[in-house]
Amino acid sequence: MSNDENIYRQILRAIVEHQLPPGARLPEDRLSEAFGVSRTGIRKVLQRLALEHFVVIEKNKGAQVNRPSEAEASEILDSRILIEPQLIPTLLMHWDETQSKRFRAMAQEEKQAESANLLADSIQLTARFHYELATLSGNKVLAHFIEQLCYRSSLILAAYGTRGSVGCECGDHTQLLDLLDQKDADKAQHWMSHHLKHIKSSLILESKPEENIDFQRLFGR
Amino acid sequence: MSNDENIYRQILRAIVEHQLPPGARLPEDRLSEAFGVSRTGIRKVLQRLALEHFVVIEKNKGAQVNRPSEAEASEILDSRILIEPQLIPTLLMHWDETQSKRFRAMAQEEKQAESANLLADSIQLTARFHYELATLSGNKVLAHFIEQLCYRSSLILAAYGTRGSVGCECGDHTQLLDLLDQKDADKAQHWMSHHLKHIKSSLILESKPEENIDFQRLFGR
DNA sequence: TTCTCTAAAATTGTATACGATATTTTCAAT
DNA sequence: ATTGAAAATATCGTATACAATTTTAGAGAA
Repeated sequence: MSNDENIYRQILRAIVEHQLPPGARLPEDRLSEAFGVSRTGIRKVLQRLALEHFVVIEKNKGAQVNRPSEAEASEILDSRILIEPQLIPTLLMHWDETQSKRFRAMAQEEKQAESANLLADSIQLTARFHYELATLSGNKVLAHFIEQLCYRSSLILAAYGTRGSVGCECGDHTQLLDLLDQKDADKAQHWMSHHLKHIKSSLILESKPEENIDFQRLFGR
Repeated sequence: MSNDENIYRQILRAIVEHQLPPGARLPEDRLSEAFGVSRTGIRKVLQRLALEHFVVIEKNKGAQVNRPSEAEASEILDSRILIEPQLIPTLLMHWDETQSKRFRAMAQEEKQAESANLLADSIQLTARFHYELATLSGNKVLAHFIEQLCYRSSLILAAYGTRGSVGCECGDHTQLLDLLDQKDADKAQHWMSHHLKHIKSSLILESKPEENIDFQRLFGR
């Protein structure tokens, strides 16, 4: 793996795992020092992260971890609700015992990470479950998009998630695996849709009063 | 608009309009000379174009216009077939006479460009019709994804399109607008699905024998 | 203390330098 | 004429330099 790619993944991981919270600044000097490369390489990955909406770069002010707006959060979840259930029929064509075992192992890990309160692992595994499922559909273009949406969802949880609700409380992913084993496309689709809607509704999408205070409207004549 | 963004759009436009055909090399020196900026700025936009799959960057060999594989072409069209019809119900909620007129004007322009054999305009307008429609759904995240897929579709047409089939022969986009005016979601969805499938089936997805010849398999023991 | 203004430090944006790698050209030998 | 090797050229990857801008720190006045 190229060095750039390596740096990219490390920073992305830190953001997705909430080590770098929304709003955190990412000065190029410190990063270049930390990774032992010049600012050139750092700028390259920051620009990539900005394109992917994990950071925001403001001219002359550098990069900071993106704080997704409520609209963005809503749209990301809506996108997943629209696409992920639709992938299930195609995915089922590739579903066999090998896959079933693989995903059950993942779900198991997830459960353990959650009960051990390993937040970082829990976040990673939850996202991974979804996008590996998407990958199984065989459409790499869509799977990559879903992967991005899953990671952005992790960022959303950092901003709007209720404490401890990294995953979903409505049972767990093994329920979906049962339906897939039964090759019940309809029920599996319905479950996925419900699952994502549940996550969306669990977000606290309330205006954070601290930012974007419109003093003009508040106090202006 | 920032200067980088400007350069980005100009190069993207040249690629999408088939001014720069798949495989064309993009030497940083020439571009920096042409745009009057240093290689730094050029590299920035080339890296962005690479992330968006419009160009491919090979280590120490620079960038060239991407030649989408058959698999990639197929997946992009499949993604559009999956998503775009699904956007229609949401889109219809925002459909009114203003929009109808706007899109009819666009369809008209399209027809004119096509009959005048203005390939570049024709390509742009066809793509724009689709992603502006997606934008109307209100979901910017999805609309942006569709926009990218539309542009990549233009690149696909450059590689696999039958001569003169930039658009779709099955009538034209005004048919869809009629259905939208009637608020007939079902028929509009069906039309969109058919439209995209037609485009996909019109591609000549045959192995190009010139490249990737496996001499080992051919002649090796 | 609290505010404002100014100087210092930090940080970013862009160009350039230079070693490393790839490509092309040249030219001799078969 | 074709092949192959070697030099010359072109191109890329990375670090660095420097001007422009922002942020921070500090001194003085109310």
